[in-house]
Parts: sequence; structure tokens; C-alpha cells
Amino acid sequence: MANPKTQDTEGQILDAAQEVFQKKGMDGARMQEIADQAGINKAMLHYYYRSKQLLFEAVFSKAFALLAPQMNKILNDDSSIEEKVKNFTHNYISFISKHPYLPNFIIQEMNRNPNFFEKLQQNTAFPTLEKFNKQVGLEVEQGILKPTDGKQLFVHILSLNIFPFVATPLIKALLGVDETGFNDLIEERKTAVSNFIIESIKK
Amino acid sequence: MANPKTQDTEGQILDAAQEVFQKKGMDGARMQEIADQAGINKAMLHYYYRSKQLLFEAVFSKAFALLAPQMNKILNDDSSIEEKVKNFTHNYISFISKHPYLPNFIIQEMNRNPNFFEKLQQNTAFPTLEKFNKQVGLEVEQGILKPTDGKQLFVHILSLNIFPFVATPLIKALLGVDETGFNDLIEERKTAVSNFIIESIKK
DNA sequence: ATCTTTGTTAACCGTTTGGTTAAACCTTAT
DNA sequence: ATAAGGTTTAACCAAACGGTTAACAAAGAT
Repeated sequence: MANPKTQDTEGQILDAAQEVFQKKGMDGARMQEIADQAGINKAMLHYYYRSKQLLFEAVFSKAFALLAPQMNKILNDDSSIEEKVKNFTHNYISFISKHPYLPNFIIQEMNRNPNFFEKLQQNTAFPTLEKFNKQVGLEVEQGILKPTDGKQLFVHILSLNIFPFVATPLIKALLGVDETGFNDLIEERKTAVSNFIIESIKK
Repeated sequence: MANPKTQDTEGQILDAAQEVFQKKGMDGARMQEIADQAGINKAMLHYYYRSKQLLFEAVFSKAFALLAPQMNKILNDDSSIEEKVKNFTHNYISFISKHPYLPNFIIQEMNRNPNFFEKLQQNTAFPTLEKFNKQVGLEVEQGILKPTDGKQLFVHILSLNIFPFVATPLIKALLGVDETGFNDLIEERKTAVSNFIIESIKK
């Protein structure tokens, strides 16, 4: 990633917009604050991106494009289910630890405007569950896994990996841990989650 | 719940505010829209609740007060871990199916303003993990459960139960299901989630 | 050198927003 | 009847908002 100071104006704007939108959401973000963050005049935002809506869509699409490959890895590569679970859990948690605002941003804005999300769904090469589903069925037949529904398993995997990052303040409060304690918990989860899943589905 | 038409103005406002705030969040909600929803003049909102912030806090506190007892059930009653997991999963999913906006509202606003949440944490009888943690340790010693960390197990349980309601649009898209298909999936989860957990931790 | 295009700014504009006000409207006690 | 209290309304207000404009600066092209 390039140093902001050496980037051109358009890139500086996108970086600033990403920061502000991810912290405050579409409704809470202010064009002036994005301009201040980027260290430029507010008119430049409109010069490069026309409107708040279009600037937001640029930020959202860029963010979503970061996540999609992670999904495709678990859905469409050729390793076994057990390997997929282990790799996805470890990789995803590592990845999100570096971008902690990302999941909440995506989910918050998907809920705010499902229409825009449907548009994205058609344009992007959107991941599908087909291959994963078949693979689970096959490994059940082969006696590698206990009887397991692919859809439910996939939702389990997403829930266990993503939820803690979405509900960080709630979990901190309920567990009574601070920033450090939470980070330790997350670090533990890189193995705890995959062990928990494998233990449940492996024969 | 009383019929809105037979309620007094203050109650009508709170109901209308709940609906609008839960759909659009603090930043997206408009006082005029709340007034319209309640069928009254905008000035009445300020007459009864002084400001948008105070009206919002009334809505948030009421919503949180609905969820806290659910948490306490799994943390502080006297049944076994297995029973707790089964009951919590079934009860929580049933409960949230009737209030689908609730989890996302709480989480979204907790992330937006962690300070306000800390205030709430001190005032309310806030659930703690202490008893649950001890109980897990005990059942592990007794050979009922495999070696299990109480904290991680609790995060697992919350994640599996809450996440699908928070990320509904994402899950619908990835699984390629419509409203009906999603509802079926959720209905299945009342047993699928508890079986999945028990299978993993029970000796 | 001068023209043209692109990038940048301060000032401005119309609208929307949360919030206020003063007058009117009930209800009820005397 | 009427005075007093709380309740409700239309009209209004200042501030904040997204967006525009016109003038200016920088950089290439001829």
C-alpha cells in the first residue's frame, strides 16, 4: 500500500473516505470530515467522485472486493473440508485483525440498503455454495464426516469467525475483558474455532 | 402489547421511535419521520423526550432490557450446560424471530457509540460470565464435557445464535435463498445449532 | 510566449435538520 | 362560568448539510 503523502489526490480521497465511512457509516459520515481527513478542499470530493453516494459506493466496492476472495477460498478450492475449515479460520481471523472495521462496515451497510447490495451481487463474480455443498455430501458418504448439512455448516463457519469482530463491544462487556484481553481471545480463536468445528463434524 | 390506538401519546412516540430507529439507526432516523409514524406533531417528541439523543436512549435501553434476561438465563440458571445450550438456542431463535431488527440495532449502535454503552453497563444489572465459567470447569472435571474453555464456548454460542440475524442479507445472498428459504434455515437452526455445539463438547 | 486543459480553492446556495415558541385547545376543579 | 393545568399545533429559527460556482493556479501542448 502506497504512502498517503506520495499518493495522488484521488487516492488520498478514497483512503480518507474509507476511514470515515467505516467508522461512522454512510449516514453518520460528513463530506467535510472526509475532506479534512484527506487534507484537501471539500469541492475536490465532488470533482473526483461527483456525489457522496458515488464516493460511498467506491469505498464499499473496494472493501467488498477484499472479502470476496476469502469466501471463494473456502467455497471453491480443492482441499478437504477439514483443511478448508482450518485454513479459512486461521487466514480469516488474521486478515480481519488487520482490518477490524471491515466486517461491521459491510454488514451495517448491507442492512441499510439491500438494493445496492443486490446490484453489486450481479456485477461481481459472486461466490456460490454449490461446490461446497456437494463436497460435504461426498465426505459424508465416504464416512469422513458425520451426517452434516452443507448450508448449516457454512453458516456455522461464518458465524464463528465473523461475529466476534462485529460484536466486539458487546463481547468485551460480557466477558469483562479490555483491549488486550480481547486480542488474546481472538488469537486463541485461530485454533479454538477450527478445533470446535472439526470436533463436531468429523467421524 | 397494547394497541397503539389505545395508548397514550408518550407510548405512541416510543413505539414509533423504536420502529424508525431500529430500521435506520440513530444517524439515519429523522425526527419528522418518527412524528409521522406516530401520527402526531413533531414538537410533541421534544415535549416528552427533550431531544433526539434522549429519545434514542429510551428506545435503546428498552431494547437492551429485552435481551438482558435472555443472557442471564444461560449464564445464571441451574441446569446443566447441555440443557442450557439446548434451551438458549431454541428460546433465543424463537424470540429473535419475533424481533428480527433487535440484534442488528443493538450491535450497530454499540459500535457507533461505545461510551453510551458503558454508561448502560454500569446502571443495568449487567450479566457476568463467572458462574458459567465455573460450571464448565466443573463439568469438564466430572468427565461430562471434553476439555473446554468457558469463555470461548460462550462466544461460540453467541456467534452461532446471533450472527445469522445480524448478517441476514449476506447469508441470503451467499446461500441463494429468498425470504422463505431463509426462514426455513432459521427454523432448522433451533435444533441444528444446539446439536452442533453438543456434538463438539460432550464426551 | 500563449493557449488549453486539468487541478484546486474560497465563497456561496438551497434544503434539510433538530429544536423552539407562542398561541390555541382540552380537561377538570372550583 | 371560569380560572388553571397540562397538551397539541403551525409557524418559525439557526445551524449543518451536500453540492455548485467562478475565479485562479499549474502543467503541457503548440
